[in-house]
Amino acid sequence: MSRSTLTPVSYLVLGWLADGPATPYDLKRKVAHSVGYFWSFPHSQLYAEPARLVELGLLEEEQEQTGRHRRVYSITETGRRAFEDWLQEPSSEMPEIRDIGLLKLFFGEALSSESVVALARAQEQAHLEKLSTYEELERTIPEMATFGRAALQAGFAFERTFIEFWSEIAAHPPTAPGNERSS
Amino acid sequence: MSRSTLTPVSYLVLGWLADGPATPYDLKRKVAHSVGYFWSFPHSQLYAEPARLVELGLLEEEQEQTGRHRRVYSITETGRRAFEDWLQEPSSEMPEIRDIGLLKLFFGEALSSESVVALARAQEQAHLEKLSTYEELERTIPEMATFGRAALQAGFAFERTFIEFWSEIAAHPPTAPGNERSS
DNA sequence: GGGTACATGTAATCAGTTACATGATTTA
DNA sequence: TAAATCATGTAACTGATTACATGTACCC
Repeated sequence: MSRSTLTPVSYLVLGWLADGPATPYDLKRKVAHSVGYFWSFPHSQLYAEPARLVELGLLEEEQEQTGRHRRVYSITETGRRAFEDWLQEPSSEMPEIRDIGLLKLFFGEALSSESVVALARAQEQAHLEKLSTYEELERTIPEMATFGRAALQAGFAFERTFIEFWSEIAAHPPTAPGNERSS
Repeated sequence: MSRSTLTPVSYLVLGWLADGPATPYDLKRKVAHSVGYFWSFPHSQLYAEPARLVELGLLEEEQEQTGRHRRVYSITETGRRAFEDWLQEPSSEMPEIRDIGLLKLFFGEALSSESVVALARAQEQAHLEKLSTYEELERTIPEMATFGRAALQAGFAFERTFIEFWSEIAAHPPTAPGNERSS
């Protein structure tokens, strides 16, 4: 029964195709300016995944007869139901943090205060930039769908939280016992 | 040159072994009560990964001669240097959010307000529970290392942010145009 | 008409997960 | 001593990434 497991990317593809047929490249563009910001993956997956979904009967594939002979995918009724069932079910699955910076901080016992501060500043900076990206997004895509906008708010909150966290670390770096500088 | 890429899990293993030799099972236990909370993976990886690191010369493997003949891994000088180099470099890599709940919210156009609220409540609940876990952790492991404690603060901040986000969504669910209830 | 950027795709590899499986210890 | 639980490990699979590769359109 291994063929029956749909991953988040499966639903992501189904979700976009629920709005109408598209080629992998269409999907790539749509994703790039939306969910791609908080759930990214290489475009090759947008070629592989629809193929899998066709085998499961959730999508239909059609070759363009003209020009580039691109593959156009559309959702089947089965696919639409699978998507809606998934969407409907209030999931309790939790995201994991999986943050390289935090991992380094966790092992920071061995680091000098300066290094910890450098790490914190680098992270703060990166989060600031991501926050700018989100703000830019909000400004430049005024027609963004209501729900896209809602998800974007989570992005704001997320980045702001980490900016504050790292800024606090930079201001007061934790000190390993035996590693203190004479203050 | 594919064998030369170290993943976060590689560094995680190196980081623990930098403190002294351990078996995969030791690692499993250590991880379970620390980084595992924000970066989890099945224990099988803690058998596979050290083997890979041995091939790279970053670890050494020794079989116990007595009892269970378990494999004991210790870090080599090369390994220690690789770990410290990684640790030292202030990384700007950013975590991704990759949140199933947000993904559903993003596609929520098609949902009724009730369903959106149900989703938000489920997510809020899950984050509340995770927050409790963290608080419990802090209470029950008073000897936690300074840096573990610091990373834990990020966990608190993260959970609180999402609790607030979802609670806000539950209170004021976004409404798709054409989907409003007559209020 | 040559370069450059965008568009479109495939093949190979691998990290990570799932599933299975058995050995040792404790407890009832 | 049976059962349950903890400890320890392996094999197979596959989703996801990396790397490669070529086509088309536009611009100078």
